[in-house]
Amino acid sequence: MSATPEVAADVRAKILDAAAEAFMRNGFAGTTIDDIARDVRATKGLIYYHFRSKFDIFLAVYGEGMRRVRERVEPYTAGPGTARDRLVAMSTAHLLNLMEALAYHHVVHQAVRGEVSAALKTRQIEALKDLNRLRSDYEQMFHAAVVAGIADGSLRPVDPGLAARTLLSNLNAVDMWYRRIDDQSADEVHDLAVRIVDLLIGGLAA
Amino acid sequence: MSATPEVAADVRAKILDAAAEAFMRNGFAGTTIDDIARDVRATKGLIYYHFRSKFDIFLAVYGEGMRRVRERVEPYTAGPGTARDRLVAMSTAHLLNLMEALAYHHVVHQAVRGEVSAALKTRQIEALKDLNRLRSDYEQMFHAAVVAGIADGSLRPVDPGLAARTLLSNLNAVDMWYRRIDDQSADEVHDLAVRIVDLLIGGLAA
DNA sequence: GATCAGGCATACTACTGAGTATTACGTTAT
DNA sequence: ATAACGTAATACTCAGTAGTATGCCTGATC
Repeated sequence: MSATPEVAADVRAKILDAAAEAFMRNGFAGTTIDDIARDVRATKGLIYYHFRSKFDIFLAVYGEGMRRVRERVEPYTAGPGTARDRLVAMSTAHLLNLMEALAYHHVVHQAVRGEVSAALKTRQIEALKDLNRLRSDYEQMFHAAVVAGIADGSLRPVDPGLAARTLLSNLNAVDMWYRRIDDQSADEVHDLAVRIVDLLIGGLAA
Repeated sequence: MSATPEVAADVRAKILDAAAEAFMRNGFAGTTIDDIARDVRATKGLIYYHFRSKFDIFLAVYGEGMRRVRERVEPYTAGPGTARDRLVAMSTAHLLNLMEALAYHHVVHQAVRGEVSAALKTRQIEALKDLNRLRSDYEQMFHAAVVAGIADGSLRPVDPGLAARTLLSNLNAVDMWYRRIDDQSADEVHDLAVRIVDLLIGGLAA
């Protein structure tokens, strides 16, 4: 066969997709390597050829999830309008990414919850720390936007730390109930995201 | 020893507490019976004397968690004032219960996520269904309050289904970052809950 | 057309952990 | 005393699973 690098990357991506789905459904401990292998219509041999361990797969999914959401949201951190406008745009982008890459989002969420209490090797601990730093930087973007919004008067003068944390965890909480519906158009998904963000930023009160 | 029923109930409660903590930290699949036994300074024998299986422990924790939050919130469903006032009181009570019974709340949350994909016996499936019905009824209380609030004009005219679901999952999302701090007084906890509810109901926008 | 290497499957090992069977201990009744 | 019972510890079984060792096939290269 002697596959080209593109083919190898494709196999890797397929494994990550299957792993993300499985981790979402059954959690890290509840997922077996054979589960993942079956989903890509292969066997353990394939998995261990491409990844050194189950946890390394988890790390790769986590990393890919962070990469995607960052890439999606970062452009809006320097957009036009008030800080509140930026925060709305960032939140909407975050939600759209959540809905489109639901499984990856779930895995990032699991990582944040620290649901992977295994015996880790030094190499893995370092990789996890790096990813958590990435995550922390990401949250910082929202924190900065909230601070700017309070400063420019477009947001209420609340505790910015509490507000940023609450906003982000509220956005993330959508993965608890949102499920992709096949006959749902991109516009409908976008509309849903906008309405959720409106509830979070605008509140429920009259 | 021949313990009195009270002592037996106490042992049961200790096991449930330890199980809730362990399930919170490591998830259902990531928790072993031996973990729970060690936490109550006993062995597997004690656990299997009081419970038939690991999943039955999970069900008992889930049930206890639902019982507590219901008991805490229900009084406010028929309180005075506008529907919005009632919703704020219910939400605050929900949060206070979350903070005080954090581990139980986490387990309820896991159950909602369906993180327990095991081979279940009929008896267990029925018990799980009953608890999920309880959960559904509970959510219905919030839905009804939102509908009433839109009707009496104390809430914005939004999609009540989306609003109720968003509100509840936002309240529940607090368990992602809230951690008990020992030198925190009851007043401080209450104040935090009030501020979070204010953010959710009142919104972030100026 | 023989050799070689990359890419994967198959067959194993070693271990963990849920559940069970048995034993031991303390308490109460006789 | 001792029998009978309730409560728990100890010592297993057995299924499942992460990880490894090895073998097989295919296409490229000479």
